[in-house]
Amino acid sequence: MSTDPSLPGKPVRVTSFDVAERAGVNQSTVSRALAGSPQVTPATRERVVAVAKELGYTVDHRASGLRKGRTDTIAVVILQRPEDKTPTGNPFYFELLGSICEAASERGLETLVSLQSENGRLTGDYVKRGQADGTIVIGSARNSTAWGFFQQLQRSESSLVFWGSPFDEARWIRSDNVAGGALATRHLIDRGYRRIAFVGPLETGPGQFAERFEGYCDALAEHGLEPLQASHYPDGDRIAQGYHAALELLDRNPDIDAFFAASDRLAFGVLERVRESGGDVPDKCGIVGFDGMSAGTVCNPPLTTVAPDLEKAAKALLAAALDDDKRGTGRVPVKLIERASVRALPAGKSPGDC
Amino acid sequence: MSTDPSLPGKPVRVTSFDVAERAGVNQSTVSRALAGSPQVTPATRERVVAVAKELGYTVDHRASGLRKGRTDTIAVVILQRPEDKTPTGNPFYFELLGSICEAASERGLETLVSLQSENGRLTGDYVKRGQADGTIVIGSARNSTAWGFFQQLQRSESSLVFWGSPFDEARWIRSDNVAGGALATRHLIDRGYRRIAFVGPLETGPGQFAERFEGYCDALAEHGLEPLQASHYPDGDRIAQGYHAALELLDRNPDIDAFFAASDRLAFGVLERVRESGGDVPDKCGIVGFDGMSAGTVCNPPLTTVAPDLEKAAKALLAAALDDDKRGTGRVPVKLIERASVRALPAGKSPGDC
DNA sequence: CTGAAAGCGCTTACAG
DNA sequence: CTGAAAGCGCTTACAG
Repeated sequence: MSTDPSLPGKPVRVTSFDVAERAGVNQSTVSRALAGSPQVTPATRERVVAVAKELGYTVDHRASGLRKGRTDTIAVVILQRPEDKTPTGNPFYFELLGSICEAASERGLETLVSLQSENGRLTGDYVKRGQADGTIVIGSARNSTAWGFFQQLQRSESSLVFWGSPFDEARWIRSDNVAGGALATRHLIDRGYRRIAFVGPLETGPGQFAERFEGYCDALAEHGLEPLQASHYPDGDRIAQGYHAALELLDRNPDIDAFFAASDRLAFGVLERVRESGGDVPDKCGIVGFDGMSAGTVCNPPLTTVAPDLEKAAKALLAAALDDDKRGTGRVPVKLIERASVRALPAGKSPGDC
Repeated sequence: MSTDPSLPGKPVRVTSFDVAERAGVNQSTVSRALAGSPQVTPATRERVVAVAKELGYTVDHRASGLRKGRTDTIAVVILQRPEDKTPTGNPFYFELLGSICEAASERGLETLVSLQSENGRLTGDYVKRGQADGTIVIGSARNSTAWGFFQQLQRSESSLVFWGSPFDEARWIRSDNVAGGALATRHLIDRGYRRIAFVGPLETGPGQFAERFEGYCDALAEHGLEPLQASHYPDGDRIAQGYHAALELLDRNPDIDAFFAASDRLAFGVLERVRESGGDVPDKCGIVGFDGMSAGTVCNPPLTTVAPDLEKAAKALLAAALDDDKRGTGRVPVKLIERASVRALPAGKSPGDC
């Protein structure tokens, strides 16, 4: 009984009935007062609030959610490669997650997080299960089974939104990848680099890397320059892939003087290889990454990179997931973060004149 | 009515009653069958399961939780400094969060994540609100207001566990910091470094840094060496603090040949300063960090560091939060991750003989 | 403005 | 082994 809180064992739950009794009002009045309903007298509200505080009462989220038909929480599933152990998974997604939590909190929502990798254990029906009002799916483009699963699920489960999905149906939010690729490439061209290679496996088909590559090609074409790519990427993580791509590219094209890597982690691998082969970054060789990862501040030299606006990304994802946004697809603007892996603008030049 | 799913507007929720009707059994039988109760015939169970699948039925988590008096979710609050914007917050906590999510998932629990920094908006009563069965608090030791809040809250709200709390009351899990500090320091001594400085502000009083410092002093004492610390740390992030500490220390003690930094981010700052002043890492100057952050693999040279076992940390935190573990406090073992910021063992030497 | 009552969708004694 | 019923703790029409 909630009338004897001194009972040993499990703590007794204080309910709105307890508050009602103590405040001398009906339970429904307690509910209204605490919900801030305008149809309750300030005087009663104050009394109820005081008693609630005294008793340490808080509305039970399950009960109110059940009754209201809402959950006031957003689910975020982060896809990982089965072979990635968590701490080594891509930190970029945790940075995005952070922004989502913040945006959710600002809208008065809680955030439920699910890390998923194993194919037998994929789930996305948080809405149906009454655990969330919408679901955001982000994460590694490399877990194609998982993406297939969610592509399928998306047909029956609405209020599912994707960040960087490798398919165009469904609702999604993405970086403005084409603009970002062009931005990075023009930045290199402006600084006098001419033989600029692209690093990023494209065989996954349409996707973010392909879009970044497109922007890269566009910018090169503007200046009559030729694209240049690696022919092969090993398995393994992005850093290893970047390393090997740079190895191969430099081997076959010793005249390369810059790299645009489709992600920061690829860029870290490129940087490692360039340094190893005695290349001088940024003077003889420029490098630009993509993602704006905070780890880019600690490498040597710090990595110049293209970063999506995570705050806007988070807001757009929430809006799409909660069905505010009818269209449900959108591009997030990117900006260039200048660090030190690209040399300064030649004296007397301004961006754009080459 | 759930009898007309073709109605436009909000999607109709399929309930256990719908399944029951279709399967020709009572609603309670549906519940039992889906819960895997042994007291339901295999034949009925199969029928129920089939119908549930056909109708796309899933148990409503709010309703079952309300009835069962559980939530099957764990809340994780991540404390940040008010001045830290999310993406720059300490990535270590996201790595720990990842491990917690994984451990939770293995126990069949969902994970609710809350990023908190502003003093007016601190909350930790997820259990009381029926949103979680336990709460784990991790995050920046520097938000002292927040820690004060939770120290207070912990007295009324049980099932609150802390990672690295700056106070000893309450339940907590921590790295074995003293052992870790000694481990790092002995590693440097074994490799021939003799003038080893400690980097890490201690003025926050008892806490993880102080424990690491203790281990550092222990190891030095074993070899008759003198401790050495910076006298002052600026405001700003850990990287800046590490940078300025190294600056001051090197200025006043040009003979320093190694640094043990109480966190990886401090170490990044130290590394930056040493490099800038022309120091040769690792040959003339060794550096060891603490945390095992993945960013340590991309700095140059990659950072040797002491890492807590995150998997064990996550499991211990869960156990303590869910009240399995009566004691509620514990130390997580640490290990040394050798990378390249410390030189190799002198020829003919083995660890321990100096 | 407040109260009495129904009902959100389950689980679990209680019967049989 | 299955069914009928109560009840978890709320919110919200419905009366007054």
